[in-house]
Amino acid sequence: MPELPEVETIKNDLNSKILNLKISQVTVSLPKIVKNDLTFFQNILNNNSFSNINRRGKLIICSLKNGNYFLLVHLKMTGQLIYQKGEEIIAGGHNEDQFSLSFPNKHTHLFFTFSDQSRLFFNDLRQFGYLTIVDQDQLNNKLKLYGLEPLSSDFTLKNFRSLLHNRKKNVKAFLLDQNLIAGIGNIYADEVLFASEILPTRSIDTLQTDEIRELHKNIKAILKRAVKYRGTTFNNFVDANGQKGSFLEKLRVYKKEKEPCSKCGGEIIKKRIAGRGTRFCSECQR
DNA sequence: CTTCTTGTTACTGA
DNA sequence: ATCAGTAACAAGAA
Repeated sequence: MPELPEVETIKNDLNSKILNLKISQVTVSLPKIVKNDLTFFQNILNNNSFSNINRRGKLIICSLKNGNYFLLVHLKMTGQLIYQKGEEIIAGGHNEDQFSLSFPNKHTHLFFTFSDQSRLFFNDLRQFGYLTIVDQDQLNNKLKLYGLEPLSSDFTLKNFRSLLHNRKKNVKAFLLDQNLIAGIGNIYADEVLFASEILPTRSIDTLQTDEIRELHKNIKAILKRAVKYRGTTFNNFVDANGQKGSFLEKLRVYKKEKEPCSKCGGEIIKKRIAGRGTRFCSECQR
């Protein structure tokens, strides 16, 4: 499940590898993942190149060099963007089970071929991800829907406090709401709440001043640390430098149900909260 | 066979 | 307006 740290890692890798490469071909084998008219999509991309790649929440935004257009890529739950140059594989997605060193494979729905013969593959087992080309206005409208960016300078304690003001939803649902705070998914929501010793069912309006401070601090710290470890979901993935995404080893509650809590030894509980499988320690989270 | 998995949107009803 | 709950999307694991 690519969340902010995983998408950030992919974005950084792609920025260092594919900028200004000329796109010589776009091969689409599953048209429904392209949310444009396919002819338009191909016409814009052919002979174009990516001038920059950015991220907002979990959305990847590729600026195109020719024409004022942007390629948006959302990986949803099982999407991957994998760049391959010769035998060298540079940027990956998650889910080792669909990961094979041979591309395209049965989950490859689209790929770009660049003029140096390197290729960028979009793979997606569940086919929920998408690619779409938008103009500046459409991009602006899309970006309006995203809330505070946790690793940006806007994510101050003051701004975080005003975001919480007059809200009543439970804190788990709050963390998952992309319109309020962008980029947190199920894994990091549970990890942040565990680190903050706050129960996921707590209503926002019951949070104490020190709990809000703790929440703010841990959102930043955990996401930052996960980016440093190249995310959680690349466990079998090895990049060009032989590095692994290894935040998986750092998880304290996600997928740890029935195991003892690493802080207090109590049992990690799993319950359905805000429509998601939610793990927490009923002893140290209050 | 059933149930669970999760990002996002859409929809219902309170 | 705000919030909770659920279905839908799809494929695979258990």
